[in-house]
Amino acid sequence: MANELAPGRKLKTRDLAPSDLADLKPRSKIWIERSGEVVMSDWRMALLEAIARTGSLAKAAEEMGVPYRSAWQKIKESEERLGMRLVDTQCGGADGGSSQLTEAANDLLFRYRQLSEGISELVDKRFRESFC
Amino acid sequence: MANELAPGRKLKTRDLAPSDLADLKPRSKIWIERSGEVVMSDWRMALLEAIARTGSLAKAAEEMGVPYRSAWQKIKESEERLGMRLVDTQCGGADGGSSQLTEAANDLLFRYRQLSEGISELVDKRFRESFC
DNA sequence: GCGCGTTATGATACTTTCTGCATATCGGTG
DNA sequence: CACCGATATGCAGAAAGTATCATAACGCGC
Repeated sequence: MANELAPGRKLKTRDLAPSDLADLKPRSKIWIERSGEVVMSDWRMALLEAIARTGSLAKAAEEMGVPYRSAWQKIKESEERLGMRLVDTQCGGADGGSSQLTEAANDLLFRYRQLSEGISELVDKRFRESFC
Repeated sequence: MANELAPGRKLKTRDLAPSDLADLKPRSKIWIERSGEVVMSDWRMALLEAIARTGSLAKAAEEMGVPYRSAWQKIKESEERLGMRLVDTQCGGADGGSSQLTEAANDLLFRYRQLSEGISELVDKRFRESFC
């Protein structure tokens, strides 16, 4: 159980169990910044997609498992940082309101999907080559 | 300057300036986890390399621009999570003490470099293809 | 016009992480 | 043995990011 060290030196902290590098997992993340601030990421993409799918920011937030407040804030952040509208919102009305993506948002999503596609898989492959 | 919206609907917030998607920058990050906790990353790699280069955790921390406390903590974290020694430390002595990487750390660094090499460049390339 | 569901937004609390400071220990050297 | 410089570690406070709560506005239908 104890790790062997150079003779004559004793451990200051408890010995650590030797590991076979098992169950290590590679992780990767990409995003897009403007002036050092995030404007698009996998999470934000998922949120935008949920908005497109449900037609509602409130429903999208619930789908994503985050408070409406947070979802709204993230959208506003991206919009301000990009200097463009991503969501076209309708406040009030029969159903209370609705949200849909702007053309700019759809364009951005399309480009971002191209950018991010397969990156995670590549890292996984690299990991298998280097660590297995 | 103002974004055009569907006629008859007025903006709730100030109009946003249209953007040409200029000066967007792709960013990427990879790391390795065990049980959902970080054990290696670019930052940790740089720290380990600084330790190897300087032979001292204190000097490495200064080189990295972080307090000794933080550097030490990160090393301990990785060691505990991995279940192996990464740094072989000498406390006291003529020069006050020293630190050097274990074989396990060198092995891990070697593998991690292989894993991470060129990922950032690939993302840059992808970005140019998708956004330019 | 009242209710309902949604967008919009401020204020506050909470969580997690990082930083700063303080203190102890270690072990050669003068 | 006292000193020095480095490791080792606790703890309180700062800072950043997120969640919670509360409230207002909106606009259609009954």
